[in-house]
Order: sequence, then C-alpha cells, then structure tokens
Amino acid sequence: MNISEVARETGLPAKTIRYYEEIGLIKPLRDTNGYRLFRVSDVHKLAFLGRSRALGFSIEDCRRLLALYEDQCRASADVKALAEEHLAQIDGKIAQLRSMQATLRELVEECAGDRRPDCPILRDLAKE
Amino acid sequence: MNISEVARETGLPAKTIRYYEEIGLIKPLRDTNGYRLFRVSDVHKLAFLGRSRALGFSIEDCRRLLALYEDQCRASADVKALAEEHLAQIDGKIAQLRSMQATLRELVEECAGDRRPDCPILRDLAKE
DNA sequence: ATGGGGGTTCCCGTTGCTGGAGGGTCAAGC
DNA sequence: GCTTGACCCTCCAGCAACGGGAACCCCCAT
Repeated sequence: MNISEVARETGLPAKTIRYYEEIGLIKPLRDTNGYRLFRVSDVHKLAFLGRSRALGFSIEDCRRLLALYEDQCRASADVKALAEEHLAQIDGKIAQLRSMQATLRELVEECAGDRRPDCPILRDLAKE
Repeated sequence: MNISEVARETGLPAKTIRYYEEIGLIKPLRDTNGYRLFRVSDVHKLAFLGRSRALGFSIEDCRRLLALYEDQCRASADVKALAEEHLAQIDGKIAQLRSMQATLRELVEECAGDRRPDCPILRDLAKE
C-alpha cells in the first residue's frame, strides 16, 4: 500500500503519516523506488494513533499507548493511569475555559453593541 | 520604570514584555544606556494585554482590542463582535473537550486497572 | 516525447512564548 | 580602583504537531 491509499483509509493526511514515521511511531518498509510501503499492521497502528489523537492524547502519550498496545504483558492499570491523567488535564482545561466563558458572556451581555464608544468589555480589560 | 519593576506590577514575565515590544504591541522609550524605559501608559497597556490574554484572546485579537481601546471614536459594536466571535470559539472548544471527556470517562470506568492485560481502553482505540 | 498524477526530501512558518549564551551596566563594599 | 552580584541587553534555539511549498524523481498513457 502506498501513502495516499493509507491516507484515505485512515483519514490521516499524508503529511501527518510521514511525520509519524519521522518521529518513530511507525516504520513502514520501502519499495525499490524509494516509495513507502505500508503493511496492514502499519495501517492498523496509524488508525490507532488517529483515534488516540482524536481523544486528545499528546504524541508522547500516543507513543506510550502504542507500546502498551503492542505489549501483550501490559497491565491494564498502566493504561488506565495514563487515561486518568489525561482526563484530569481535560477537566482542568474545561474548567479554565468555562471560567473565561462565564466572564466573557457577562461582559458581552452588558455591552450595548452600538455606535457609541462606551463599552463595558474594554472598561473591564482596563480596570484598576 | 525598568522592566523588572513593570514585570512585578503587571505580573507578566520580562521575557513576555520584551516579546510584546518586539511584535509592536508596546513601544517603551529607551534610556541612554539602552535599557527600556516604561511610561505609566505602557504599564497600563501591558496590564490590559495581560487581562485580555487571560480571557483567552489571541495576540492578534489583543492587538485589535488595544487599538479599539485607544480609539476614542470606536463603536462598542466592534468590541462586542470581537468578543462574541471569541466566545463562540471557546464554546466550540468546550464542546470538543466535553466529548473527549465523556468518551474517556466511560472507557476509564470500564477498565479494571489491575495487572491483567485485557483493557477496554486499548480495545476501543484499536477497534475495527 | 510529453503530460499528468503519483511519490520523495528539505526547509520555513505557525502560536506565544521560554531558556540560554554571551556580553554591557550599575551600585555597593573593600 | 576593583570586584562582585544583580541587573539589563540582543540574538538564537526550541517547544507541539503538523501544513505549505519548492525542487526533484517515477510511472503510465497517449
């Protein structure tokens, strides 16, 4: 399988697939002409990576997840720990965004949004 | 005022202040020895930037907000539009994070987290 | 032979800084 | 006058996770 076919199957851009090879996440074979040659297992790994990334795991986390996936002797506790840590970070980010959202919503509601220069949003940003 | 004093007052790292000058957000004076010399208005702008950034506005948005702030003839509608657009992006990000959070929470709950290799998290990431 | 649609590498740009190297400046103490 | 330490300066590299584009190779059909 060549790269564009793999891209179609996994939904990942070819650029991303090349990048994943560059950083050692996959190691496709090479054809005599220099083209990458993907095995089914490579495609499988790429799909795994795509789903891990879609859940917001960092590349380094994905690397660890992939290693655990390939290790038949893994302990599910290790996977769970990784996922829980990531979940905690997501929780934190959501909290932060919600705080911004709340503040902004208030300010936007207070703002007349007309031609006059007076604006509670700017006033808040400039306060003190 | 020199940079470390401004850093203390605004809560921004000196590096960040230099960076903001580099990209043209502020234009402090220079002392004869080459040191930056900050006016009260510079400090004020930096505080404004700090609060805008804390609300999640991008640097370019901050630049626009600052321009609106300085423009006595601005229309509050312009500020409101900017804020609403940003708010919409925050809403989108929260939605995305919540979807990740929901999926991850489910998977984490299903996972035994013991020494056995069987793991629903990995199974989900590898599915199909 | 030529054209079009693959593939390849390499390098720069993104966002918003942060860290560090290498060097000038200033105020205090001896 | 000299040193020491705490400032300040500029410039360069790097982070995450790619994306865009140049310059070039390869293969197949007409």
